[in-house]
Amino acid sequence: MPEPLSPTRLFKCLADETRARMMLLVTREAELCVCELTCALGESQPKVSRHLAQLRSAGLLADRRQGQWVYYRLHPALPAWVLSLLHGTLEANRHWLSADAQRLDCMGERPQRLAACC
Amino acid sequence: MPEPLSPTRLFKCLADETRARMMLLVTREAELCVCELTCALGESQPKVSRHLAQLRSAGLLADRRQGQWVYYRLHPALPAWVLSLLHGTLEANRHWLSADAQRLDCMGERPQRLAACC
DNA sequence: ACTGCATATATGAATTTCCATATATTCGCC
DNA sequence: GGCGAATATATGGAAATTCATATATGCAGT
Repeated sequence: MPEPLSPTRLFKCLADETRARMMLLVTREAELCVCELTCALGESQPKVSRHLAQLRSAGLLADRRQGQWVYYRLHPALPAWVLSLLHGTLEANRHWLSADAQRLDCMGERPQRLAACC
Repeated sequence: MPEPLSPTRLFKCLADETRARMMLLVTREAELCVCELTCALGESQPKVSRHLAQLRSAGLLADRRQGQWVYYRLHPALPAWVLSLLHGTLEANRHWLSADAQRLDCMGERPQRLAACC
């Protein structure tokens, strides 16, 4: 995480639809692995991975490897105004995210709990 | 103003530094004319005008002509979550905006009150 | 005619995407 | 216990697309 997050830097991250959907999903779910995000978004794995790398290097997401899976969560050092912005945006746009959320909910258990994944 | 403002559409607007600074200034000041924004930002007039046109056509700003000046304000139909996002971002980033705000404050009266402008 | 503002065109830069491939971890098997 | 197959994730490089800027010009209102 570099210098304090400027508004422009944050908004640039959220200005891409793929990244915005991922950020709101992670805000909703607390923690998601790459294959869950890939499945929820219905996008290619390299595409998802690249955007996750961007969000991580901007300090918005933190990652954690567990076995063969890598989990992403909101970065614990995010300032309060960013958290509040994310939650506010999520609350007001649940319908916008509903297709993604539904695909995620239909996936079954998370890989950390049962072996079935993707 | 087209369809309801999607998160992506909003964030794309705010992802450019010039536009973000203008949006926060207007959020702070309620209403500003183009020449005030040009002066506050220290940017060229065509550049400011172009970005204002984008913000207007996205439904974020509304304009009003008075005499030779055109005033921009937050669009009255903005949803609550957008207003709250703007105010929250402004509050948490006053320092980021301080140079612009100071140039604006040093400009003297607004053109609607006195003739001196720019 | 002057001032404030908007727009067109051309151009360059940044972003996104895809394809292929590389790395990492687990699992089954002998 | 080492070996290859399978799964999960990351990345390099090129093509395609989007975006921002500068310069110049047009237009409305006084």
